[in-house]
Amino acid sequence: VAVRNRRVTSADIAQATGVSRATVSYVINGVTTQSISEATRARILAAAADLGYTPYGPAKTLATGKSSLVLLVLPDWPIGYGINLLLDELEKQLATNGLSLVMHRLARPGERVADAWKAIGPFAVIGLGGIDDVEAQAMTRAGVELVTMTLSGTGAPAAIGRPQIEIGRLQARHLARTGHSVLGYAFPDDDRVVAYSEPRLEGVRLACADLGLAEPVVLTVPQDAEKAAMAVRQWKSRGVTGICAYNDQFALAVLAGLYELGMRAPDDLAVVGCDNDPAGRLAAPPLTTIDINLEQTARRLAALVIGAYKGQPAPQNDGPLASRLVVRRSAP
Amino acid sequence: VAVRNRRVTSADIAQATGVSRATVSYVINGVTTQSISEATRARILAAAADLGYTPYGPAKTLATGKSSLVLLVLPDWPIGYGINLLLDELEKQLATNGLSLVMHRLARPGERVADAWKAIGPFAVIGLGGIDDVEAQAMTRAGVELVTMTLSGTGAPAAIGRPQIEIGRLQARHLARTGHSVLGYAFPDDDRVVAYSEPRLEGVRLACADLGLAEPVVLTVPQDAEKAAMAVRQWKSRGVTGICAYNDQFALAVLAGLYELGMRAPDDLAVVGCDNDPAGRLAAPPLTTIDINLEQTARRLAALVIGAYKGQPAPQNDGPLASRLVVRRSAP
DNA sequence: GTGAAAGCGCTAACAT
DNA sequence: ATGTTAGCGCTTTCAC
Repeated sequence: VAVRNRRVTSADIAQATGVSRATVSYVINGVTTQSISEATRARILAAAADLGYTPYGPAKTLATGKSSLVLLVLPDWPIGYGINLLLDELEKQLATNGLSLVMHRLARPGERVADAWKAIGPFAVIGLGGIDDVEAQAMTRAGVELVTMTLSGTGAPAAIGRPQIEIGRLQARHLARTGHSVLGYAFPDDDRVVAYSEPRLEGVRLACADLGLAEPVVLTVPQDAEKAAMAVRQWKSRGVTGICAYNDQFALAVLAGLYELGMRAPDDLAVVGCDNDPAGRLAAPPLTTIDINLEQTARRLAALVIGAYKGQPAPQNDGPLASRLVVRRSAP
Repeated sequence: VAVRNRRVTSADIAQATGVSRATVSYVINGVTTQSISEATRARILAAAADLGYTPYGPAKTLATGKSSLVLLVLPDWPIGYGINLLLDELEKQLATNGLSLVMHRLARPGERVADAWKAIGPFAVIGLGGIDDVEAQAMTRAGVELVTMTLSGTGAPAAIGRPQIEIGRLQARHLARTGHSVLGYAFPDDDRVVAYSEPRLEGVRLACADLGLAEPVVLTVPQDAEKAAMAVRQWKSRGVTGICAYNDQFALAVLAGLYELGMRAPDDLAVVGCDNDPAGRLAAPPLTTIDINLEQTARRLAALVIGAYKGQPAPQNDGPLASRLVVRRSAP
């Protein structure tokens, strides 16, 4: 068994079996519009297995002009556990339609997706954020379908949205309903997520105004127990009794700050997070949070891509994605 | 501005500028072995921008026979925050060498990576687990470089390893050193990670044997406070005072179990996790853990891939990756 | 039922 | 300094 340098091509297997490359292609791809005698089919399959043949994606993509890859672009902020739900569902949906999901993470803030999608030449790109108009146009021009998540709930044709403002509203309303009248907001110390943190905070503000409560006391909370403790102290000194946090990570920081000071939720400060992170379920006390239903999100995203793949017409707009309050002991 | 169906190709820009496709290629790729007059260079670049030209990856890959993509295969178990460090570093290292990192997650247990890597035709595949010998061979035969992480610290030529057994050892030694003589092990309720959980537990066993301690009391701990509380009760009833957990997730579950029972670490039970997950830092109390240095891991992985890309000779074996104890209050 | 041939978009000798 | 040409591996129409 000599070491082979050259890639095994369909021509090799054509030669080995004494048929043409066209026939090989038909068999390998199980083309139904072309009848092939059982004998040659078997011979070809055997030779393929024997030689260890592997179709070469780029050549196939070039020839057909259509890739079976879908590129999911992940933003440059940290990936949390929630992403797993999204990926599982997306992968499953796409796979059953013959599409493969690959991901690319924007590592440096402001990095262009360009290098990745150009090299891949995917059928579609799913953007979770971090794709600007210039790039969006370039993709469309290059014939790549673009499906994005928008923040508002409206946007480009193939876009689905989750109104971030609703998240803040849900948080604030829950606290108001359970007797809190002076709220605080735990703002993230991470510039990369302002596109999310601002509208969420705005939702809290609006809810407070609606319900006749005071303006929320906004404090930036680092991922650090001692610094979070300082924030807690400030909130307490200003009469705050309930905190809406940007997400569960920062809610956990508030919990840690309380713990530092020998206090505890919900007695000293009620706190509600967002994302329904598994770590929140195991926190002390378990965290009240907002579930953003990533599976539904994935299904919608997949539907848009698959629709385009099958050449289906205009994507029906199913309206904005829903978020849901999950009550646990940190804000009962 | 009419809608264009056809992809803009280098031929279009050659025609527009009245030069040959070769010249266009030279300019677009900034080939230095070929001198191009400043005038034509400028004209070509202008036309490219004007027409919105985007090089088509698959065609380039086919022509050169070498892809600039590196595929990172993620195992089918949940991705944690730790992955961010790995990705950041890997992405950075590869990008500075002209390589793009893309990821594919094995969504269904037992899913073959095949579909993904065949469609992509990457230069290299980095396997974090879940790639069996059959697939490894197929890749190698297809001319794809394969770099893997092994569990033992030894393995295939282009492999780096972290002895999982060391993690258990570090956990147990720390507890023994701080006065605990009856240890418990929080075993994950997730079959997908047995390849990791077994050797980690084995490390605890070996350390106990070495130090003359009793066999560790192994209990399966679900990610659920109440069920974890039952485990805590059992441990307490069997005289256990210190717990080594499979990872921080399960350590958090133990902490939650303690909290359920009105107990707390480290007084009632000391607990040591693994992974240095940010959620552990914010736990109550902050979690003692093992840092597995994912940045170093990423650098090693990247070095192997980049070495192969540059056609460098045999990869020097830098030995196994080191893990490090991080002491916090859950097991001081 | 099978083969011949053209072509997908790009690169890289080699010629000029 | 620029053009010609021959592929890379695969698909697909059309002819046999």
